[in-house]
Amino acid sequence: MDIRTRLLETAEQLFERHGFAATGMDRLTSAAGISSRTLYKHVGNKNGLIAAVLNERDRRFHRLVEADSIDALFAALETWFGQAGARGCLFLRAWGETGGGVPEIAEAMERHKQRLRERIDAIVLAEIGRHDDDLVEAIQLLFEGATHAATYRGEAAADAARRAAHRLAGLARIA
Amino acid sequence: MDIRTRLLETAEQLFERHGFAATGMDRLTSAAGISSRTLYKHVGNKNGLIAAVLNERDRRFHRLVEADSIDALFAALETWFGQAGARGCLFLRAWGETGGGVPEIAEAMERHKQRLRERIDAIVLAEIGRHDDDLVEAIQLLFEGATHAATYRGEAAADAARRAAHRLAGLARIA
DNA sequence: GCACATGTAAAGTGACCGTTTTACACTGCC
DNA sequence: GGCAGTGTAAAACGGTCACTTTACATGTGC
Repeated sequence: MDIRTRLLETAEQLFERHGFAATGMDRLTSAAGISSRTLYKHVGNKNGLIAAVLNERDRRFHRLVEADSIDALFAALETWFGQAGARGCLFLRAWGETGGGVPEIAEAMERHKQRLRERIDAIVLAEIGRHDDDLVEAIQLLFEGATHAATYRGEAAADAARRAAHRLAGLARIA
Repeated sequence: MDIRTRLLETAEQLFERHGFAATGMDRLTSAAGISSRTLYKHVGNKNGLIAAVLNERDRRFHRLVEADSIDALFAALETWFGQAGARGCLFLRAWGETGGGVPEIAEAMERHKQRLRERIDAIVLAEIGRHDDDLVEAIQLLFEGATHAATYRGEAAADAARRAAHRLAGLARIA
């Protein structure tokens, strides 16, 4: 496996499981089996590593969530929980741990949320045949809520969100 | 002001703004104007301090959210954003930063979420005249979603969640 | 055959971490 | 008068932090 890929995958797992600040660079290099010199050549510094991990995660997330229906969207979320665990949104966690003061991290989060919104917009168009900002926003809130509620309620949160989204889409359809 | 109160308020602000790991005990004692010896006599250690901050926040939160209607619930959330800022759920953030491995913190989070659910259950009973677990869960998801979406969408997230909750309650009323 | 890029191992940088210790001052109560 | 309780300031504890440096091993391309 490519060194950079191995580094980013290892880092993502450790960040996800233990948090960003609590994951030291030494633990990371020994877990990934690379030297610290190599790590710094690849990502510059710790914030660069965090941003790289987030951007890679964003790519993977949006490859999974290429859904074109509400059902598929929340099924993808449930799949995601199974693969990556349910410990809240890693973008929000990174933003929070760094106090929101690291531009590259803040930008990664904004981009991720914006892309999610666009995906949901496309789904709403497919489901009810027109744009509906209120419905898009509601579904994004349910998605966000499920992401976080899953930490204490388990994967079932995705299904509850799916059902609520369906009810709202039904209302929008006849409005 | 009472020393313990001053300590917890200062700690809550710093934790909220910079994260838990990034807030050192030295910065905390000097910000609160107390000695580190006094701090450790009061809360034992850093995890004890975090748990104390969370439990105090839970009390304050539930004093604010004594709403008995959907409107009042989300109005309270908007008030909360104005008072405490919108940086995501501090309970989830603490749980995530500590890897979920600190019992006193995990318990504080569970208790907080359970109490929120009970509050929403009472609101649903008042709004539609009977218990409805699906509606309770949906509203909690919207509440959770607004809490986190507010970090990148601003306080308006609370209003969007309020409107979606109303639509769902309307459906449940005629079902 | 030699420069060059890319990797390793390992020690070292100063700063900061959470926590404890030492020594001292002020209060209120029996 | 004396003692317990509660606070302070300041230094010290060993450990870990992010990051750099030094020295050396590769394979690849011209």
